[in-house]
Amino acid sequence: MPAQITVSVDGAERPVPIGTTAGGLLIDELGGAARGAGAIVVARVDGELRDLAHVLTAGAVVEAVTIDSPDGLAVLRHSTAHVLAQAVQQAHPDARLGIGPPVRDGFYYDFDVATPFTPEDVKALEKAMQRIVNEGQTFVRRVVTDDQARAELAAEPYKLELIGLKGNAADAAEGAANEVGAGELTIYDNVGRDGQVVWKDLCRGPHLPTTKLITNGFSLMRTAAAYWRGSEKNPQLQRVYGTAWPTKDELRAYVDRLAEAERRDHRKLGAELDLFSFPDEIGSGLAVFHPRGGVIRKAMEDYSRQRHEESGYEFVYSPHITKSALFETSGHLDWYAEGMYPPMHLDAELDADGAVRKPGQDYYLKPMNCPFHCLVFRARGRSYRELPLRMFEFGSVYRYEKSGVVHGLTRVRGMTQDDAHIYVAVDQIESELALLLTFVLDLLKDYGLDDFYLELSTKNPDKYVGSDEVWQQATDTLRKVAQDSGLELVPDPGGAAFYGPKISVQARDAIGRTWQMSTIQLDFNLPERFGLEYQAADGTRQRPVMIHRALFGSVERFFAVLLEHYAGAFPAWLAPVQVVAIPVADVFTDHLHDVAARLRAQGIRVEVDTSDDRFPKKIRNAQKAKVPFMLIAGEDDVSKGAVSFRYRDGSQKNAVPVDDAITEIVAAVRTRAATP
RNA sequence: GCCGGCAUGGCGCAACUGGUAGCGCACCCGACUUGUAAUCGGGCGGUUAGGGGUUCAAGUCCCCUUGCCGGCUCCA
Repeated sequence: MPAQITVSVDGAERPVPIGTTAGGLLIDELGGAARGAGAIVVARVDGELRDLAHVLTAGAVVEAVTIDSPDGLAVLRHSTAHVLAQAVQQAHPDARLGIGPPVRDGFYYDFDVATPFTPEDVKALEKAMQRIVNEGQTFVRRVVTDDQARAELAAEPYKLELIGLKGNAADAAEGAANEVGAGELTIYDNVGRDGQVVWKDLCRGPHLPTTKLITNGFSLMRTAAAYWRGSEKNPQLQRVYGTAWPTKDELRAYVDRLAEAERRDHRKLGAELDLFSFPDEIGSGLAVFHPRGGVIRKAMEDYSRQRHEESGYEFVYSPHITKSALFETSGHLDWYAEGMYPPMHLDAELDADGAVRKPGQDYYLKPMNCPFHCLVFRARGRSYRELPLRMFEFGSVYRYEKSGVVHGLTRVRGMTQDDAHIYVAVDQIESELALLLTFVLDLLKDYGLDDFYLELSTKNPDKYVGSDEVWQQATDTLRKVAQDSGLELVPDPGGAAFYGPKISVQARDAIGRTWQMSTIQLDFNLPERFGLEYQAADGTRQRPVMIHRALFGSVERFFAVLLEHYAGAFPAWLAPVQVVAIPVADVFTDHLHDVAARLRAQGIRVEVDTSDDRFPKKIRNAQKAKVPFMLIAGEDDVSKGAVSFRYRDGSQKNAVPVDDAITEIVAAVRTRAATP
């Protein structure tokens, strides 16, 4: 009888023979699934993820990890990345390996190859991967010494570099921790059915027991270049992105989700619904809003102004350009110059010999509004009685974003921030922040976003200004305010800008994507640089703290987020055309003109479709334009002084008295109802 | 900024290995008027992003510029 040890599964102690593996226990003994939806792919042993082949030691606490759990999916994707790498090296023996970690919804693997992969290459790689999967290769872990690893991987320069970085893998590159952990080095061998090692990779693991578990739920998605270890100073490798799921059905569902995101793409909807465009003549990242987009934007801005007014903000205005002196004072030219449009040099005068008689001035387009607001603060002496002093501006700013990052309305070179700067005394920070966070969340909810979490960015100990005490107090205050909101709070240690900590509000949209929306940022630096002061109750001069706060981020970006969130079907209060009135035949148009006039008198945006199109075509047009209300009138309606609704979802309500119809529409707009 | 791909009338697309631009929608004109997602007919519209080159001949091949797309880096 073999010697026994005791291990613990699901909180229960259990004797097992020495040499029992995690898989032997969980699958063979306890009958866990080896295949299919709930397949056990690895085990968590004493809190660490281990291969199923891991041999248990006495006292081990063992837990099954199934393929459909977050950890299980990551293992599946990581193993699939290995299969990809094997396929690449089969087809391109000179390809050198970078790193290949799992990422959200999938994985990637970086390769150094002479020529980038073509779409045909990718197709061929997918086929080759399927062959490897079907072959049922096993993943076998093997501990090696540094020297052994160097010998075996002599042909893999990137892997050798990672071996040298062992223990600092987290610093080495995003994902590199998958190759080398802090402890011992391991190599994973892929073993074919004949027992021969067909491929191997330096890897920390764990992995699936066999490639069979990958089934056919994977797909290669795209290729792109990526810098080795994420630095633009390093060579570029070819990155292949893929996705992997426990089943083909889940893969299909994922592909459908991507298609849904594509249908909602604000760049596509913006063109289809005639909202905005980016004429080449203007330049990259510079948008024009068309009338329909303009109406939406105006409705967004009007409501924002109204709410700011109600909440004690004062409205200021500042110019788009300024002499360089302002940005010298603010420090922007020291640490942000490369993000700014280059200066216009004006007013220089030369004498007849070409020598400078008058030196001239550099003018810059503004990348930020805050320095201007500081000048407003400084325009006269300030009293503690004025604080908190809340300045608001829809301020247009220009930033020279790198050409490769410009993206639709979400990353532009010219944008309008709904920017506010609030000047407070130190002892007002907490109450003002609490007020502010409530204000921000309430307003976002009014626009239809209601699923939030917060991120708290705290001091980077290597780079900051201001005293430790004020940082500590401000950070504690931000944290307290965030916690009091009851929302999930995600820490972002070291993520703060040098001049102060911040909270950012992340919002999830209708299909679960998260967007960074508002930021609330404390600033100890600018008040200092501008020498801002107020006179306190005791007669002393004190320095205010400044709070930066953009709620939409930028109007353009928020517009894009809402457009995608609603898939173009804006709630009635934001819809560019709120009502389209459609006569069944020409003789009924007068009736609809009367109704339209009454709606218009209530501020409703209404059109009567008097075009030559036939009735069903008019319905189709209004439907495609995502108009919330269609009002239809035929003989039945006119004779009763009524009108019929067709809503955006296709439902109908017939023969509604005109007064009732008007009341319903006006109410939906006034209350900013989410539907229709 | 870097790597790769792309660029044909307002939009979506077509034009074999280079042989001299075509379709649908939209738009304009006309006819028709029919109760819930496409009535019929006619017409306008492109020096194929811009510039340069190869060739007897370039939308198709080469170079540069601009813009777009996907990543990388960046997002104070």
